Amino acid sequence: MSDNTEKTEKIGKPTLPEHVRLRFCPSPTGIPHVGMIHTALYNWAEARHAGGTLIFRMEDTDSKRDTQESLDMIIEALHWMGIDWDEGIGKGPDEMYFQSKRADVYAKVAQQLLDAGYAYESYSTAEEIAARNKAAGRPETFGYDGYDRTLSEEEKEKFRAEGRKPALRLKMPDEDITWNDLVRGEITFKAGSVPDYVIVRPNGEALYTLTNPIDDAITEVNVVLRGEDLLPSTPRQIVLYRYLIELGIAKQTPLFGHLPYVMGEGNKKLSKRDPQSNLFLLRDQGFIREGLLNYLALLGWSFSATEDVFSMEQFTNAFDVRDVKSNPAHFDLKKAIAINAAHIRMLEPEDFLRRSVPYLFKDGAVSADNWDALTDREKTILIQSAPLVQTRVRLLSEVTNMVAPLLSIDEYIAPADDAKKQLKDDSAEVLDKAIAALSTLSDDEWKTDQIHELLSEELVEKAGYKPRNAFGPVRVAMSGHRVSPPLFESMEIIGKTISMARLANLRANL
RNA sequence: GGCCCGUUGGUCAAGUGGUUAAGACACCGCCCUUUCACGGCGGUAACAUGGGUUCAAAUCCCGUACGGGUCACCA
Repeated sequence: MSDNTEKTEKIGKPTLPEHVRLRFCPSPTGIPHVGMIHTALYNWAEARHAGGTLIFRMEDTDSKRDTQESLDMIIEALHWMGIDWDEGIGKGPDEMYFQSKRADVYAKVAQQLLDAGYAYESYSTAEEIAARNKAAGRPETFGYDGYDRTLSEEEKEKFRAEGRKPALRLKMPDEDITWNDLVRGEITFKAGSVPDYVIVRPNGEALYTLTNPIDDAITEVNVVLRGEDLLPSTPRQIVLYRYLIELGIAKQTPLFGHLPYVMGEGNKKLSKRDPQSNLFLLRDQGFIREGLLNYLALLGWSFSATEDVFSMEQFTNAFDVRDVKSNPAHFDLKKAIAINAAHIRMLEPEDFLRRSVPYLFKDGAVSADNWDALTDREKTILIQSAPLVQTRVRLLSEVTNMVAPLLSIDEYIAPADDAKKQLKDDSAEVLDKAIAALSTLSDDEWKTDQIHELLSEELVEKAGYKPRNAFGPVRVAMSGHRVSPPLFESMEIIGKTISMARLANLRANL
């Protein structure tokens, strides 16, 4: 919850409404993208911060590109990220929140706009517009020239007689359009810089330019947070809002905030080409929602001057869209991973294990994809090893390498390439001495401290090896790797029988 | 090209006229340590540029350069 003092403090930025109503309204065209989630996240955070309302709606007006599969994935992505909504899909009639089911609503408003003279019929084809621009010496990218604005009834009739159907264009006034952007401050588009634009196709289909403001108006959205790419369409929507207010359809023009892009490699917006753009790919790599959400929040906003690891609750408490920076931010996988690692460390060990199991299962290290279905032996070993691995992994996908040697009952683990360097000329001798010493321990004595004590005494003190050379080969025998969880703890977990077998087999394979 | 947005270390970023210009990630070094991490300590590294305004500018104004977006009967 916020208070009013805070709301009015931001210099040069608008005051937020008492009860904010925001929306997240993607088009179901493709896989959930990090840029899209970034926008959803800020909308959600602003709504939660202010105790407002978040609406989730689908802008599926492009039947050629929209897919059910994409819709399902977007919903799954939001669920996974922990982004919830108060009104919208699943919380009300589909006819309210799927634009594809609202053609009648848009048609009615379009007719009202036309009747009121705010919109007009446009018969010009793209070719004709381009030809006129060329003839007048205007650049081809000039855009629509307003030609049909002054068409007489006779001229329109002539076009209709040719079998043409008109698109509907909205009339832009000849004046500067200014608004106070929630993230960028005051922005002005000069008169004449925005052409009349199409709101309804000749076939009667309403376009985004019409459907988006209408739905926002009907659901009384008062804060619009969206990508910077939509900034040039804002003056058009502001004008449309004026008309909608005149017609009694909208109560007010919402506040706009244009969020910075998330950039990929180079100076390009994060695109589908960038592997980091795919939310599910990041999840497969072992990002946990807290970590990814934390990192994404940091792209364009800062939690505090000195802290950048925070919980979701801290995030929504602190977030204010008016603090968002207006310049784009690059997605830095290294920092994202570092933030994720911090969140993994903060997990309760049991939670950490439960979340790791699907990754372990995928890698073939455990017998089931969920904690409850694991064998007792697997559970026991994982519980013992959790504290050892939690500080050593940054992504859940890294857990396998850490715990697989502990879970495995293999009596020999072949040294990986990185481990071969640990094996020196004297390694055979070291292993012989280790085996001799360890064989004196009973099953009951096979404990971390006693293994440590015995090996230190026999290998380091009596035999005179440097710790590095003494324990290196033992580690390789246990794990097959140069890097592993702490050695003596690992040996206890692996148990005497298998530990001894691994030592002997590595010795035999030298 | 028109319009619009942006520019503090490699990256994210604090900074709202007076600071030795924070912090984080990455990188380097040291400590801790059986390895690797974790943790701790330290280091390298930045206000795009030119003019103004001002006693004083990263901060305000104007220009320039560079980057980006947009100019669809996509969203």
